[in-house]
Amino acid sequence: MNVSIKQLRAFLALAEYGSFAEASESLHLSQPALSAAIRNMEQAVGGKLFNRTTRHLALTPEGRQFLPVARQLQAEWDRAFDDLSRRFALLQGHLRLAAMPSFAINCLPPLLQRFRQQYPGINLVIDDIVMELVLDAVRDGRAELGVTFEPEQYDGLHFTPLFEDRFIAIVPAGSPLASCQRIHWQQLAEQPFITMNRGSWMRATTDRVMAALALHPASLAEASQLATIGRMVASGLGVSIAPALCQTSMQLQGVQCRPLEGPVIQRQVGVFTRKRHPLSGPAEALHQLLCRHYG
Amino acid sequence: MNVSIKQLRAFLALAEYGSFAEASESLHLSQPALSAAIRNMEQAVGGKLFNRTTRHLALTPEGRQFLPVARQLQAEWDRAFDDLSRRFALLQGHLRLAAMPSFAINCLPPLLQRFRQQYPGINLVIDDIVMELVLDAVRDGRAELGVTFEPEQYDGLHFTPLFEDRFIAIVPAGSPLASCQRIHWQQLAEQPFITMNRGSWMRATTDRVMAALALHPASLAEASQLATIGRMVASGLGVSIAPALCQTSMQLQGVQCRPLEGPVIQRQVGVFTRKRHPLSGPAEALHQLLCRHYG
DNA sequence: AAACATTCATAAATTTAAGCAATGAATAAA
DNA sequence: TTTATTCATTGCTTAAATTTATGAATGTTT
Repeated sequence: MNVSIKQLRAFLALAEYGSFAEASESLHLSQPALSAAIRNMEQAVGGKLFNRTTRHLALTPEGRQFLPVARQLQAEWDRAFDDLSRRFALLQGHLRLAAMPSFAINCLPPLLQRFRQQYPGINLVIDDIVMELVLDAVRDGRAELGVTFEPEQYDGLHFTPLFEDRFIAIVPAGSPLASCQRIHWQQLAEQPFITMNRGSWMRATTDRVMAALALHPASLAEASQLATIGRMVASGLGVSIAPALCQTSMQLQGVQCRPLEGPVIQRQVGVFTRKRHPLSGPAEALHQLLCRHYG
Repeated sequence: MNVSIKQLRAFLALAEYGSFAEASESLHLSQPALSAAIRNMEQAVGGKLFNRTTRHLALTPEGRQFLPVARQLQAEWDRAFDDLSRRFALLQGHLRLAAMPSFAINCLPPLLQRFRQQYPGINLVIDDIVMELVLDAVRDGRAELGVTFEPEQYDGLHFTPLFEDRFIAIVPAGSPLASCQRIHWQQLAEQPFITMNRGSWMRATTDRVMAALALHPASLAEASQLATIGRMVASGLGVSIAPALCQTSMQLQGVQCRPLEGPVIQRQVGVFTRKRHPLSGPAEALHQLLCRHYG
């Protein structure tokens, strides 16, 4: 018979503890099982490894000489399989990512495609929720990563900037503003305006800028999703603003996008992680993918 | 579950042959058994090692990366246990033997030659030291076996008698005693006498016998080695006594040996081993060789 | 010395797993 | 489509590992 890894571990435990009882306990084995393991191992190698009476237990000269070799074997064995398991752990598992819808819609798909290619076994869950909820989700550990605008404050979170986003103006194709290369806030305020619902950071920002410029746009409608606002603008109801990263999806909806100036409002978009909570393998991988893509 | 050495071998065979059928044959296993082994190993490490359809079999990237590691593990494993088995097979290893010089010179050479023939790989170390040191060496474990006279006491040691030795008289060729068939202590004491140095067991015994017979030999010289005494006697300086087992080497030195009587002093010569310390393989072998040779 | 306590070995029974033969499912080639 | 090949699955058998209970040996204590 051949020696097994179990028997090697049995040998090492027995050599370490110097007692069948203690060693077997450390191996989560009964004492007779350890007895048998050692007996079989000795038979396999063709000689005694321990001198044992009921009162004394000691390595034989051969056993003593083999001990460091056995230690080495076990260490290398464990090392090798730990590495292998770790590698696989990176390739599977699951990953929760929270992102603001605009990013989820406009930026995530191609990134996730690349991620999938690299790590096909990972079960990805995307929460596309508003900025405030993104931060909550990361803070509570419901999501390992969160992508959104950089807020005024984010206690307990770590922020890695990805790129700078700025507001753009979105107007219907037939609007008089559609002929402008660039649009100013003042011009926007003269048109029927469609805003985000109260409570959102975009709404707060819009209100603040308008107030600073002493503008009072005729608020025509409110919506909570940019896609809805996009549809409204496309159908000629009014004008609005959106993050630049929505440009592509807005244009697909048939909306005209123009740079928005006077003032230019810009904001960092980045990844949030929880402080003092190291990322899982997959999360680490996606985090790196994000940073490299925009870095 | 943990990965076993069998599974590692299965992995290696499958990677080498690229076919379950061939690999399983090389492992003396049925194809389903190999299938199960690989399946279980993959489950244990947490991911696929082979991509397999019924038509194609190939290592996954992880499997490919693990392959050299696995080879290394197997090689070291086999190497370690081959070494251990070889040692037990008495093909290698080492053995320390302590013996009193008279025995080492006169009896050991032919025995060791036979031992060498049987176990050519064993590294033999012979300590030829005086009786007291022989016992110490065995007691301390510096030598596994010790051959010497049986002393009055030997705590902690086990004694196996080999043969009975007796003192003989050694006289120069030109001595008047050389014509005697047998020599008595009284006759010896009338000649210039060469003794062992004080502190040795032989000197103590000589003194004791002489005193008991009320003899007072003219002590001409002392020496600590029998070979030296032999040379002195051979050159005609005086007479002395020696253990019978030195007869051959004494005669080679040109000394006349005669039985020594009145009284005959005899003593067991035997092998000492440490109590409660079973012998290593080689030591056991030599011990048996000694017992059989003289038994 | 005798009784005791401790520790390893052994025995019998049980649970676990390893293994095989037969069969099924998938796929490239004819 | 058919066929041949190859790996996976199933059901069953056998071997191995493990456990509980018990026995034997040997220092220690009284």
